[in-house]
Amino acid sequence: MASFTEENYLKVIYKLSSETDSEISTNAVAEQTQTKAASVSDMLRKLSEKKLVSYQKYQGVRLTAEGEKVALKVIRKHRLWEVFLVDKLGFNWDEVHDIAEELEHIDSEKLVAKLDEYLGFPSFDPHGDPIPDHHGVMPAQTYQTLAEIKKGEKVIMMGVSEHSAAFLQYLAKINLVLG
Amino acid sequence: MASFTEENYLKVIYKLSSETDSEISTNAVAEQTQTKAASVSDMLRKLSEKKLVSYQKYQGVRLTAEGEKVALKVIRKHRLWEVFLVDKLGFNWDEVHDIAEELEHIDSEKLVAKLDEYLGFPSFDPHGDPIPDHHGVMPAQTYQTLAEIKKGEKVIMMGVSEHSAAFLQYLAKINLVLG
DNA sequence: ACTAATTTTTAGATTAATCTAAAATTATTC
DNA sequence: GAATAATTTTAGATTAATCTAAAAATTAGT
Repeated sequence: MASFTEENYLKVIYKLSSETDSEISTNAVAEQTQTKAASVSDMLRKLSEKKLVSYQKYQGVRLTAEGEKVALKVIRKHRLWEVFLVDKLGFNWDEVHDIAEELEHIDSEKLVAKLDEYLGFPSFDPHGDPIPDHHGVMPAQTYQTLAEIKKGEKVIMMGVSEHSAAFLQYLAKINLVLG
Repeated sequence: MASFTEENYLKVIYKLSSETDSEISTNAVAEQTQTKAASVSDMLRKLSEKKLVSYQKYQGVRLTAEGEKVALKVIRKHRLWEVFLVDKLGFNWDEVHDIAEELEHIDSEKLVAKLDEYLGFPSFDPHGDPIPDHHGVMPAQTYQTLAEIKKGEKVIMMGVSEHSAAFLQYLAKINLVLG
């Protein structure tokens, strides 16, 4: 099993990979994990030995199929817990990220399955991000960015790509909400 | 803040203390935490430096007021999460302990408060154990043990002191349930 | 009240994750 | 296409939690 820390690295590599086609640099990972490049080098070697990433020294890193599977499980849990916190416990969407960062590492397949069912098998989290199903398949989403929308056009906001509490609070303040 | 591991030690010392008036021995803690006495000695010195326990070499250990506060918070979270798992997610009472062992370390005062409210401020967990309130006060409970009950007397089962999955499954099998 | 048995602590290693500083590699620029 | 800059890796330490083996302290048994 991947440790708490390994799961976080895999999650970060997944996230960075979704923004580009090429290998992810050590520095990019270091920035996201709030660690130093030296620590990242060590961890990449370790993840590579475990066959969770493919990694050649100085050449950046990619998730293997196995690594992506682990990352998607963590992301699924993170997003399901966020739905729980907002829909069931009444948290605001800008308060749930840090708590979900902890909850995402709870290790129980059965818990995830029951939570999913309890929440009504949601496809999107409170920020509009897609929730992978239990096979790791992401629901389809074909969004346009706000910059692509023509002036005067009416649209429905489906998600946000920036997740900082400050930004989310700003959106709430100007009455921009999902849906 | 106390680490995950420190919280577990405090919880174990609390539990052992509730069964006796005297100091808790290093060996007793080692047995409960599934570690060696040498590791416990180290940790007791550390917890003592943090003023979470009072500890004199070779003389056993006790929680300080501060240590008990931490222990009660962990126990409160453990038991609230057990209620959630059984009442909301539909787990059986013999399945929830290990998951709650992980959930109990999630660190968010607000989460605990909201969860408590969501569950209807329960006083007892699915095994009949009392849930401390947010000040750390345990609800009153004056149970008789089954051995004290006279033959033919009708009673209501309020709790169990043995929590192993096997024992709980046995009780379910012979139709003994709480209430 | 001694000696023997038990318990507990210390000493010294080990593992995971991190760091700083230095060395190695790759990329850039003139 | 060399020299410089930037990135990345290695080397060597550090911290938390654990272990085994040996030493020290306490408890128990005659």
